[in-house]
Amino acid sequence: MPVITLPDGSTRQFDAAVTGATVAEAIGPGLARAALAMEVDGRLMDLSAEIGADASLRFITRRDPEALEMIRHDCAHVLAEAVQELFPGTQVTIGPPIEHGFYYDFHRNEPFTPEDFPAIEAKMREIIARGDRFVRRVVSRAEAVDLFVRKGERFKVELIRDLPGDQVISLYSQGDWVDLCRGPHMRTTADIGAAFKLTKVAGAYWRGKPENPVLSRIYGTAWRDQKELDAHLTMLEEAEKRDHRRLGQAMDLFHFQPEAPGAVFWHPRGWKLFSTLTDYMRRRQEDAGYQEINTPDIMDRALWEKSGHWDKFRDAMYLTEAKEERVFALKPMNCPGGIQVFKQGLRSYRELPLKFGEFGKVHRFEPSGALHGLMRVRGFTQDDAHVFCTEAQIEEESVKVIDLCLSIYRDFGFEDVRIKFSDRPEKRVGSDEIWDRSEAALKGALRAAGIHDYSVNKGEGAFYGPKLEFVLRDAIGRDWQCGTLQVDFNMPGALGASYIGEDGQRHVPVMLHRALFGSLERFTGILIEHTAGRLPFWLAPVQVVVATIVDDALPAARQAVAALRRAGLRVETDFRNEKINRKVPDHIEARVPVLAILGRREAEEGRVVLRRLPGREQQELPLAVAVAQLAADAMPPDLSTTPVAAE
RNA sequence: GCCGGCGUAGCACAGCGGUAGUGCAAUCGAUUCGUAAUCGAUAGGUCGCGAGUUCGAUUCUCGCCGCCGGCACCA
Repeated sequence: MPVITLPDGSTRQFDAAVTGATVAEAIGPGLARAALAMEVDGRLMDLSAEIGADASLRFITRRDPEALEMIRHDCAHVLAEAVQELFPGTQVTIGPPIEHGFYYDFHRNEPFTPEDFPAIEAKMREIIARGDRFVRRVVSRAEAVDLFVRKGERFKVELIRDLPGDQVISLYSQGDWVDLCRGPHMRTTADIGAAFKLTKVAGAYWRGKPENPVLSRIYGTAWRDQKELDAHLTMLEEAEKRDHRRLGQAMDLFHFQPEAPGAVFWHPRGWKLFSTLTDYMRRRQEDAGYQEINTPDIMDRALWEKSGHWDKFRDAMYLTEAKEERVFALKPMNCPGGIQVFKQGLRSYRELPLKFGEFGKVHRFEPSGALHGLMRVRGFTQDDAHVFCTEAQIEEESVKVIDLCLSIYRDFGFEDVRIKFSDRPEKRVGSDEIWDRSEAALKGALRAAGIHDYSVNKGEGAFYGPKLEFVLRDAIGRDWQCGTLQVDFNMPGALGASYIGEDGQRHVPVMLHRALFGSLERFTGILIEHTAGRLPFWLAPVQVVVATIVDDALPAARQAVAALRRAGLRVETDFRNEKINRKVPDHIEARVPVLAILGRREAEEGRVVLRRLPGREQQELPLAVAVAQLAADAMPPDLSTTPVAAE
């Protein structure tokens, strides 16, 4: 006699076990039409599942977030059926829903290409139009293995064999097509609708392991309706427009070339942006009690052996060659250098915590396939720092780092920051006892900083200690890892660092490694994409372009340029023999934030027209007023009394 | 590193077994024109690099390099 409790608190009683579909019908024909699946006591299930005992029940309709995931999952099944119909001999593997869509990995000698998409999509529409019911069947392990062995689906057989012993094994069929699947699914393929699109193909390793066979993955996107699909496609276009590689070229910030893969050639404007960022960071760190140092780029192999890098990091290290016996390596990290500075002279506990900052340029031999514009390079500059302290100071110093980091991100308009905690990796130095203490200390710091909402990445720590990672979410919802904070009980001792404690004895300091922007290169790329190239005024490489309407205004325009430059603004000119109608769009395109325009009238009156691009509004002001206003706007957020919010 | 795609003028792209074209930019000239692209002329390419096939290769084949999308790896 199941009693079903609905979300509004009402109940329905049934004489015998009932399916969700029956319950929906009992409630009303509208719901019966709209219900796609159900949640029974918090578990998502097929509508056709039977409820035999008292339960609370919620129906899933197209509007619920769960429906979107099911549309995508069902769509993956339909994709697989379509592919197997069109390309006999193709083996299926897995096809999960993912953010914005789904994929399915196939095994086939000949990989798929986007040219195959129209035929596959047409077949998918056909299957959806058929509206086959999704039918669930629970089978024994032997039965499942037998079925897929007969079908020649060796990947599915492997999956079944690896399922835990107590796992219920279910098959889902739509028409004649069967897949191993946990479910749940919607009622029929017709519930998927028409708002889907295959987007790309890619190779992917079976089960993500490079030693396994390469599968051909087809990605698709699927939505509730055409409007949502269109919005998503528009978002993709928007992301493409913001691509920092494209904007970097358009804005003349930097370039790459084949002789130096993964290494940036910074142009004057890009370097101005870069150095504006480092200037800002220098001020913030000085305020926070850091002292800046600089250490060698190339050091003897022996040092890297002692630090542990030679053992744990050599694959990513560049070695040098010279007419000398000794082997030198380009630094992949700044920490060993920082420790050498700490080691000079006898340190006292009274000096701790000692904070050394270094804008160190490190080189890492990244896999070629990982390179991606400024986001992933082989040579990059870290806003690195090493805090030498006692074990008792770890928590307080870590809290300071976290606070500084979040405060800095706010200055750039990043309010949405996630934190990840990564614990001991397999490849590591130091005893388990030391790792226990390091991890506990870092967790304590999180607690002390009032941060309870963080995710844990198992085994992702640095080889010398656990780490926190700070992840920014940009204007169009993408996540970027930037800052990091690592607690290190190992390296200072390995490199012989010590201080004299209160007791007159030598002690090994603990070291906090931290970077806030992380990689300056990457952070610059993130800023470009976050702002779509319209950088906040204080960061814009070219802040003002002075443009003339007629040549008669040239002398006044030159005076305006001089006055703006005297006020510390980055100014360029557009004295071309072009109409103002032409100059305006050119500078909008170049992402110049302010256009200062002088015609004959302004020249005569000592005034200037400011136009903040890409807007259409103009203000006409006396030159001195305009200069003062712009100079105030150009103040970096840490120096400005009224903080300038980033876009 | 792996799978697939791509590489033609400064940029965006077209083209094709008979040694290259369009638009924008550039240069020169005319125009001095008040807020989203003035007109005309000129110049610009060892078609990524190297081999091979061919009477002939930018075009076909192979190798290498780089880039793009994923995978794997990561700041």
